[in-house]
Parts: sequence; structure tokens; C-alpha cells
Amino acid sequence: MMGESGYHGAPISRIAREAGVADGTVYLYFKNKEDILISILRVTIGDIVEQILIQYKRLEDKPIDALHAIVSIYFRTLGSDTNLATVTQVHLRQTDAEMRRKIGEIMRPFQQIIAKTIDRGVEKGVFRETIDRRIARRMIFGTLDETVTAWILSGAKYDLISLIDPVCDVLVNGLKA
Amino acid sequence: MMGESGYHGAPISRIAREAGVADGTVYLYFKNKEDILISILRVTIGDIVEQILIQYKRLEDKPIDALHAIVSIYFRTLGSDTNLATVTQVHLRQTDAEMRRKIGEIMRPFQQIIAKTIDRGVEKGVFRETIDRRIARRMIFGTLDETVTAWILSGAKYDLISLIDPVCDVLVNGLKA
Amino acid sequence: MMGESGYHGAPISRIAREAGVADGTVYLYFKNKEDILISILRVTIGDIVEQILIQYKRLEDKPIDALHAIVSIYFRTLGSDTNLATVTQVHLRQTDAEMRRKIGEIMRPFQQIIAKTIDRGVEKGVFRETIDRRIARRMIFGTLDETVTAWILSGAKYDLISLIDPVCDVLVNGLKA
Amino acid sequence: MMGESGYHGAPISRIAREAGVADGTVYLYFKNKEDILISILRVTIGDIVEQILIQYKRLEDKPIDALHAIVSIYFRTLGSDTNLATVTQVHLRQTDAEMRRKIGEIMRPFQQIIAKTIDRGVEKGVFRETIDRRIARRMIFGTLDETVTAWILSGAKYDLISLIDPVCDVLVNGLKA
DNA sequence: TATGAATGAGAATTCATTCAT
DNA sequence: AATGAATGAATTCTCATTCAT
Repeated sequence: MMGESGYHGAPISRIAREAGVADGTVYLYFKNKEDILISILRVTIGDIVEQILIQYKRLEDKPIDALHAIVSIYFRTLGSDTNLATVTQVHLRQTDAEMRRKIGEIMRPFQQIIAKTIDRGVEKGVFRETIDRRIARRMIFGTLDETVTAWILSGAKYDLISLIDPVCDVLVNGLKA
Repeated sequence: MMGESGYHGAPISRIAREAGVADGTVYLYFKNKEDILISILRVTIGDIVEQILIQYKRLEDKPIDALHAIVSIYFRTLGSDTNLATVTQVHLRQTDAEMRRKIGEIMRPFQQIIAKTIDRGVEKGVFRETIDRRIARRMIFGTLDETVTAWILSGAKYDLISLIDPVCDVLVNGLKA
Repeated sequence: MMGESGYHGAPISRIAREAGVADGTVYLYFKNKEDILISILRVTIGDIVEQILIQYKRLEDKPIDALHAIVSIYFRTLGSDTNLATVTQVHLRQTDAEMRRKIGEIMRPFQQIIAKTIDRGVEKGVFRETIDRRIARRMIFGTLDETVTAWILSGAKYDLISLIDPVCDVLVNGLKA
Repeated sequence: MMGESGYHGAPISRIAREAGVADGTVYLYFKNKEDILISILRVTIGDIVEQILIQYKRLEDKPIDALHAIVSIYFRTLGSDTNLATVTQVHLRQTDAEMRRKIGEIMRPFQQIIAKTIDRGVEKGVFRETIDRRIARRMIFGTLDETVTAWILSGAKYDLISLIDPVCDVLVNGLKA
């Protein structure tokens, strides 16, 4: 039960309606509203990180390819499910400071993979040594995030996958030695 | 739990208190809460755009300096007023789709300046011709946005101005020919 | 906050769990939640009354011993089962006026035994003739009730049985000729 | 505003309706539902205790008169306001364990006055030395409580004040040396 | 008989908005 | 123009009850 259909809109009543269940039913599966949103994010980011890690060893010596894999998996995952992306880009933002902190924690593994990729790139001499790594990480994540958000707000009319290469292009150039 | 707040974000009562007026007084100047937030954004982005335009003519032939001016003014404006930045980075996100559309409209002049700067850079041969300009615009805006959001969520502990140069560095390199 | 519970007191799910059956099973045996609580009280008070009546004939001429038997059986029954006492002292109070009326009806046989004991005591000249018998009944029941409630709210840490004699002591003195 | 009319019935909506205000208005004066009930009890018990203390010095040497004053003031206060008594005897019982603890704390000053009166009575030799003072306290409070509850559940048809003397009579005899 | 997933009515609480002063 | 008390719609969440299996 639950899970396949959409979860647009903030109120539990709408989430429940779109899932085709009664309001109370939601609470059989989730502790509270926060838990719903957090759970969706956790699973999504967990999936993305897991998929990246599978390819990661193979790409140990190729930071540019590793970055490409990160972008690719991120866009493919969110790009294949508009409802999912709506939750991560719209509903999860409609939350208070405490929740934002929890979101930050869940995002950490993904952010760490980005950080590691930057570190390796610098070690290998592929990325510039002079870049501020924290800034670089934010550039990468900010670009991905802005791209997905723009896609959602546009109504998901085009294909997010088509943006993998051009996005990698600007990112890599921003870092390249 | 979450939706213990009827709407999200800052209650009118807090906005009014911080402005030193009574709740009702707010409605003499603004149509409704949305109008307040939108107005704050409109003024802020208007200011930023105006300041950039003042310097813009002078930098017509120097796209890298123009980009530096954009980043500088954006960070200086938001970095000098934590409340303001909290509204733009937190409260304005806690809104529905219709509101997001309005926000997009208000941001347009700022986005257009970024777009124009990219165009000029490419014309002048300073930025690569092969970059996807829409993507480039999102990279720039996404990086700025992510940087300011991270700053706010960190509690605004460090100085946003100190990030102007390193942010410009990665952005320019992402675009450079 | 408070009314986070739709009704009050023990949820059916807990009652069912403690009985080792599923929620739905409860409804094969009871009409509704009220019926459960009422039934528990009916059985409990029925038991107490029955036990008292067994000893009652034998004590017909000894109103003080009869009162002792009442207190003893009341405290022994509730004191031997914390869950039971919690239902009678806590959950059964968390009900509306209509339910209170039903509770009153169920308590009547017990109250009548107290009344009868007072009457006999007066007849025999053991209790003062000048006492208001209705008040005396309430003193006895009020004292028992308050004692059991205090015991439950304390966490049932001490032994209710140890209070039989001292409680009888004050009650008997309140009535004695 | 608020305060004069009745507060029957558990739900805030009914409390508000009976106070002639909207649901939300209640929250301008009380933190939450618990706060309403607790506040009523605090004020009531505070009043009762205050009134008793006024007479208390004068009755230092007369424990029986002191007890009479306690009963009198308790019954006069609750007996003069059915709504008030309904809150203390019905609604305040419909609460969870945590709330019961708070209620216990608020009742403490009243219980302490009872305890002190017993102590003095024993010192003066007016009350028996052999009574268990904790039990005696519960007898007194249990009798008062049961009497007021019975009065409320009867529909407050008779006059609670008329019970002051007969109640004192049984109580005093329960304690007398 | 027994189950327990699903239901949905009902309760507390927040806060944008209004309006008498 | 300004106030802020009062409103009530909207929202989350609980739990008694039902019913298909």
C-alpha cells in the first residue's frame, strides 16, 4: 500500500488523498508529517549514494568521470519521478529551521561523496589546488539543486537527463587545473 | 507537530513586532502576508539590480569584473542583514507553487543580468562558446543561492563577504575560455 | 496537547494487547469501549459485593466487624490488581456525565451494603443515632476511594492491605456511639 | 472578558462556546487546555486556602473549629458556583497521569492545612494520638471530595452548605480523643 | 471466532486577517 | 493612521470502530 502514487501538496489530507488512503492511514506508516518527508528524502538520498558507491571504486583514478557519475545518478533518480523531485525541491523546503538541520544530516553522505571527489581530483592534479574546496562543494551542489528546482518549477516539461553533460561541462571547468 | 503553524515561516505578529508596529498596522501597507514577503524580495532584488546596473556600464568590456560585481553586491546586500537573508532563503521558500512563480518573476531582472554577463563574456571570447548559457546561468545562481543558504543555516557565524573571491574563482573558471 | 487522545485513558489497543487479543476481537465480546470499562467495574464490584455478602450473615450482629469486612475486601480486591485499580480509579473517571450515571448505578449495591451496615450499627446502638446516614455513607466511600486513588497515583508502591486497620479505625470512630 | 459564564464539557470548542468566544480566543488567555483547567484549580484552591488562613490564627487553639472552618470554606466556595465545581470534580479528573501529578501539587497547600489541623488536634489532645495521620488526612479530603462530587452528579439540586455541620460531625468523631 | 489494516470523526492549536475603538 | 483583541479556517494527529480475510 502507499508509495506509488503522488504526494504533492503540504497538508496530510492531500498527501493521503493522493495516496488513495484516509488521513489516519498515513499514521500507520509514518510517525508524523515530518517523518513522511524525511523518510522520502532518506530513501532517495540513500538510493543515490548507494548507486554512486557501486561505480565509485571503478572510477577512483578518474575524478571527472566520478563527478559525471554523481551528476548522472542524481539527475536520473530525481528526473524519473516528478513527485519525488517535487517533495525534495518544494515540500522539504517548506519547513522550519530544526527540520532543515535534519535534512542537512541526511544530505551529508551525498555531500561527502562530492567532497571526496573534489579531494581526489586535487590529489590527482586534475582539479586546481587553489580552489576553496568548501566553495567547490557548494558550487556543485548548488548547481545540481538549482537545475532540478528549475526543472520542477517549469513543470518538468523537458528531460533532466539531457542536462547531465552540459552541467558536468561547466562544473568540471570550474574545477579543472 | 509540523503544521502546528497554520502557514509556515515567520508569523505576521513577529514581522510586525520587529517592525515596531501592531499586527493590524501591517495591513495598512500590505495586502496580505504574501504581499509582505514578495515586497521584501522585490525591494531587495531591486536594490541589488540597481546597484549592479550603476557599475555595469563601466564594466561592459570586462565580463569577469562584471561577474565579480554581481557576486559582490549580492553577497554584500544579503550578508549585511541576517533578517533579510532569512526571509529570502528560508521564509520565501516556505510557499506554494503559485507564489514560487511570482518569486521567479521578481528574480528575472537579476537572472537577466547574469545572462547578459554570460553573453558578453562569450562575445568577448572570455567565456567558452561551447557552454550551455542556460546551464551557466543556473550554475552561477545556484552557487550564490547555496552559499547564502548555507551561511544562514550555519547561523550566519562567518562573514559572507569573505566568500566573494573564492566563489568568483570557481565560477569564472567554470566559464573561462 | 491534552486532547491528543481522542477519548481519554487507555486506548482499546492497549486493553486488547494486555488481554492478548487483537483490537477487533474486543468487539466480539463488548459493544464498545464504554461497555468494556463498565463491564470491568460491574464484575469487580459484583465480586466485591458477593464476597462481602458471604461473610455478611455471620456478622449481622457485629456492625464494626461488618465494616471491617467491607474495607478489607474492597482493599484486597483492588490492592491485588494494579491494572484493575487503575481502571476503576483513573480510566473510569475520564468519562462524561452519562457514563458517570451508569457508574453510579453499578456502585449502588456496594453503597447499599455500606448503608445497611450503618443502619444496623445504629439499630444495635453501636453507631451514633445522630449521624446523618447519607453523610456517613459518603465518608466511608470517600475515604476508601481517596485511599485507593492515592495508592494508585503513588505508583502502588506500598501495600494497600496494610491500610485496612488504620482506615477502619478512623471510620469506626467517626460513627461510634 | 471570559470567566463569568460556564466551562462545562471537555472540548475547547464547548468551553469557548459557553464563554461566548471563538475557539482561538481561549488561547489568548491560556497556554493550552491543561492550562485552563489548572488555572481554574489554582485560583480556586488558592482562594480557599487564603480564606482559611485568614481565620486560622484565631482558631489556633481550637482544632475542631479549625476543621469546621476548612469544611465550611471548601463547601461554600465550590457550592456557590456549579460550573467551578464541575471543573474540579468532573473535568479535572478526565486527565492523564502527568496532569494528575500537577493537580496533586496544586492541592498540596490545602492538604497541608488539613495535615496541620490534625497535628494540632493531636498535640492539644483533642484528637486521638493513635490515629494514622496520613489516613486521617485522606478521610477528611476523601469525604469532602466525595460529598462535592455526589452533589455535582445529583445536578446540584440541594444546598451544599447544609452539609457542613453533618460532615464535620462525622469527621470530628472519627478523630476525637 | 479472530485478526489487524483502514477508516474518519473529533480534538487541540496556530495564525492570517478583520474591525471597533 | 494605528491598534490589538477577537476570530475561525485550516491543519495535525489520535483512536474507537468496522470489515474483508
